[in-house]
Amino acid sequence: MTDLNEPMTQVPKPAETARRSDGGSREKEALPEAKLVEYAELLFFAYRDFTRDPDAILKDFGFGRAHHRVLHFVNRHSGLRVVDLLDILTITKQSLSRVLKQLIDKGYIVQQAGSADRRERLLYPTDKGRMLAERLAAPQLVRLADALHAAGPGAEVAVRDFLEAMVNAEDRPKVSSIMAASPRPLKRRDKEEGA
Amino acid sequence: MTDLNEPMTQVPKPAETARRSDGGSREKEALPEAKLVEYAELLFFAYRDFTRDPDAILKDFGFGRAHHRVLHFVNRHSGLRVVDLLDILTITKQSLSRVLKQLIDKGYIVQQAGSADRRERLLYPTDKGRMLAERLAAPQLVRLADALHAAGPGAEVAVRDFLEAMVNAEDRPKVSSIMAASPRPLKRRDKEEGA
DNA sequence: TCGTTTATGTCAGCCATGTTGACTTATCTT
DNA sequence: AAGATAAGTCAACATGGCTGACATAAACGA
Repeated sequence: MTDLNEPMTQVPKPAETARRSDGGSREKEALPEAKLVEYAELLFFAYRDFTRDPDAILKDFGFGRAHHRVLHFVNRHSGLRVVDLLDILTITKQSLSRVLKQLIDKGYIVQQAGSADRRERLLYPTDKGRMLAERLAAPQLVRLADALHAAGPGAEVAVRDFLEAMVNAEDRPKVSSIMAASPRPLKRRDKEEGA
Repeated sequence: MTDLNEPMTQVPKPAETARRSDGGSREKEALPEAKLVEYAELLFFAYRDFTRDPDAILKDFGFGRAHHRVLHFVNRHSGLRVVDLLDILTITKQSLSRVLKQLIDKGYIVQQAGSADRRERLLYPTDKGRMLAERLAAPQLVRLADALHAAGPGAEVAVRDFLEAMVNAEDRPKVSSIMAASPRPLKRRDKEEGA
């Protein structure tokens, strides 16, 4: 399987947008591979440091990065369902279960059965959960604000467009709808509750 | 410790640039917290998908993301030392050891004693290692090229400045020197080899 | 009403990859 | 010769992914 002994002549299928992978200066090609590699490395370093501050705080609470992710999305999009969270995090139910249970047991998140569909367990942060979420977010938001400021006036739009385009094309609508729905309940599919 | 029962009045220490954390409309403050949160989420989603393609390929080789990181930096900065790698990845020697040994045993990386300092084990990719590294990088580079293109003409500079500023200030010189030194040996401290 | 699907939860075990701590060997430096 | 440095190793442990198998409750469709 995937023998790797041919010298990479054919372009390995890209994400989904399938353009050329550089190597033959075709089209308007502005960025040489070497430049692109630098962006890849910068993204690695940026993300590495983006997670540092909250990771340190989490340790004081006996939590890990997985807890942060769950608490963040429950806090920013309270009322979401377990299945929404699974979809956002792209992990298995069992993996989520472990950290979610700990957050519930320790009083950072509460569940509430859905009113339209009582099978659903809508997730909400407690006051304690909200406070921890904000505390974890604070250094990240400062870092982002500083970085956007450092990148100049045009950066807000450019960085946003860039990050959005980095997401798998088929997931972009989902990501947009997640971000559009702030605090309140997440985009319910379509039952009888308003819409 | 870190009791969390006070309502977050004091600004939790930022990364290192220490500005205000929003909340009191001071200074030129352009970005409200809600906007910043969206950048945090977008960065999460972008990185999530950025690692997807190579992760899938790695599985075919019995490797994980940790192997990818090691192979990448050895390939792009061949001749680096183990300590350089530790510094880049910010993991322990023991964690690195495990994946590095596997990459060496399977013939993707070779070691060579340093000529100036024979204690050092300089790391180089084999042809096989180079091919795998390129194969793993390919979909990521396509994704980056597409995203930069989608973000418009000014995005290259803005995104680069943004990502650089996201890195811890004290690590920025190091990151720059890593990226400046492409293929050839990494910045040796200062022995008798030129400089 | 009954059967199926859906949303959630759970048990059990495995794997990848991070951690700490202790210690060895080879080599360079002073 | 002594001490510092680069690298490697052993052992134990924690986190957070994974698969597979199942259980329960509620909704839905025929």
